[in-house]
Amino acid sequence: MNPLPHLRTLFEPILTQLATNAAKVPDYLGMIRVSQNPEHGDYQANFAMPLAKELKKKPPDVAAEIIAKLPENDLLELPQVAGPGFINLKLQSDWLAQQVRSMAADSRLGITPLAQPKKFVIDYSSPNVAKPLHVGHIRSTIIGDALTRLLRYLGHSVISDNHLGDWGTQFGMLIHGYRNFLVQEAYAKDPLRELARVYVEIRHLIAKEAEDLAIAKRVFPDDIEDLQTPTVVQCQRETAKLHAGDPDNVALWQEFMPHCLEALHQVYHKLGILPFDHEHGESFYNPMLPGVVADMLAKGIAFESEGAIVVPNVKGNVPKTEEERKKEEPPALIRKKDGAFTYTTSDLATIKYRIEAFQPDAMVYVVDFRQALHFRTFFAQARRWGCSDVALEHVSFGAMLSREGKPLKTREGNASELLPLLDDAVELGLRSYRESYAQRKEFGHDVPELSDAVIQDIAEAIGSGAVKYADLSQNRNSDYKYDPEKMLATEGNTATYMQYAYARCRAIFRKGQIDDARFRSSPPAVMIVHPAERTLCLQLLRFEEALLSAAAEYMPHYITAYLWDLAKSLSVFYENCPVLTAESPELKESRLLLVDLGGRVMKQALDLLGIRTVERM
RNA sequence: GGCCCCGUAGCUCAGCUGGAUAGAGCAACGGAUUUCUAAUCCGUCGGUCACGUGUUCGAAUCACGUCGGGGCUACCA
Repeated sequence: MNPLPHLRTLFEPILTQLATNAAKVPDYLGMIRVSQNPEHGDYQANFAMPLAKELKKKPPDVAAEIIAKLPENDLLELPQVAGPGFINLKLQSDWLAQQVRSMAADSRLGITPLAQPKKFVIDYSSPNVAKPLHVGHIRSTIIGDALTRLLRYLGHSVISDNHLGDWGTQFGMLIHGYRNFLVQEAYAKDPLRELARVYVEIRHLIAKEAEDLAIAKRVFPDDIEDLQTPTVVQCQRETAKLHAGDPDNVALWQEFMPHCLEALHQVYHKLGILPFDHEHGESFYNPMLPGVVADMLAKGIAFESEGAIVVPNVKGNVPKTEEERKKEEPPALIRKKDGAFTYTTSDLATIKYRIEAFQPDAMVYVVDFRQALHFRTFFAQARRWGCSDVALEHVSFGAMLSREGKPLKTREGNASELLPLLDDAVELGLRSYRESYAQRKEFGHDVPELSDAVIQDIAEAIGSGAVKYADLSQNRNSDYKYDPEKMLATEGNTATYMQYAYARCRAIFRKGQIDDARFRSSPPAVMIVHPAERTLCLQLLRFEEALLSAAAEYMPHYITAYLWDLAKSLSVFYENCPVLTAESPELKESRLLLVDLGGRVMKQALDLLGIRTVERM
């Protein structure tokens, strides 16, 4: 149903016949692409120009020759040569109509089953527990969630793993706080809330101490634990005891963990994130770390240097002198000279565990671009260690910046916490709904009276959808300028626009009291009589193309770009093509099919992004 | 110092494995509605694609250099 493979199949024999170098044919076939300008057809083939060079002919002549060799087919109108040798391709409307009809009958919406499904392990979100989630955590979480949904929908097997930071200094803080600042009654009543309060109190205390040291202003709020204030020192002592296996501290850690996880899961739930298959954090891998170091030493991959155990860099070197360190990439430390292990050790233990436990084809890490160098060296070390049969991917994403373009961590206060943002978003969803309701009411439109529960549901779908879409619609490699106004927008290229387009699809069926089932079980013929219908059909058939490219490059914004085009096509269609009052019963049936299918594709595509739809809004 | 990323309309961003006149949204301005949901649609305005040189039929896209911003650079993750 995706037109592109059909087009390639049509041209492949001709190109194979003409090209002197058969190896270039796949490249040429890749030069068939969607036209940027609809005046240039639905697709355009750009291979005549390089092919002409290869054949030492004029591009327009080669283009004409290719067209002349095209076999009889019901796919294309007669192609046109334009400009320096472009071949403009326009699909026959009858072909489009037939394909859309078969797509409607397909429960998978035209997505062809995979010849070779793969098994992925995706590592995303991975926050430090016992700290409130920051807006900076949202990108990994949302992108990873979308990729998990997408790959699964295409037919791959995906194991999602949340590599929690559950063994760090924040537990020293909680333990110290528990011993000194806990209100027992409050803890008994609501441990989660009391622990959060204690955590905040400790941070405030440290911040105050740091201020007394007259350095607070120059330090990021995230890093206040790094200052050697009296409280920090005490917290570090508790952390060290925990790591050393102190029974009291370990017992407290075990007591706290469920509450920390519960807090985390509450936010995930609010965000609408799929449950993780695993949440194996640092503590899970901790017992394996000595073995990792011993094994790497035994295999000669790692060795001692300046008291630490290191693994050479990508080039196989361990820079020693000042000169070398300036020029060369650093080695990775897997054991510090004080005997403690590092994140690299933990990452190596993780990769080994995942290979043994899951035997994946690919392991994907959805992590900040700042760790690019770490992943490059870590992947190289894993390979040397024998992890060779698995594809390793660092799906990186840009920094979260303030509105002024500064790194977000310089922001102060609680403004950048995730939970308040989500609450704001839902509140905004509610306000938007009420405004829209009032306007329609005032205009004299027949507006349904919905229950508070339904309205609340709409507000939540709009709110969390807006926040996610704002992030997912941007190329993940770009830095993201954090702007609540942008995240809460409900006009233009936003989740709300998509949800609205979907709700309108459903409104037609509701208004006409029509059952949609027959448009899926035995779809009627599709008639293309208006350009808006043609555009919509073409857009529907491009669904698979959008998903495949999004998956191939781990780029969710390809899906939002598709959604935006589809939703616009639907809007223009609504504008120009009356459905329930269509001129003939056949046309009405055809349009109902388009509306139903359009809604289904919208809903499915949004679902792949983790964005909900509602039947009315 | 070395390496990596970025610089596109007033703002936020697409486009970057080279392709036709560089596209959206927001903002500004002007229109459309007794609606199958106006959270919409149509139109206008707006660009030396940071700058320079090169590669070629063709460069926002590739190469080199300059300027500006950010990041990483063995004992934090």
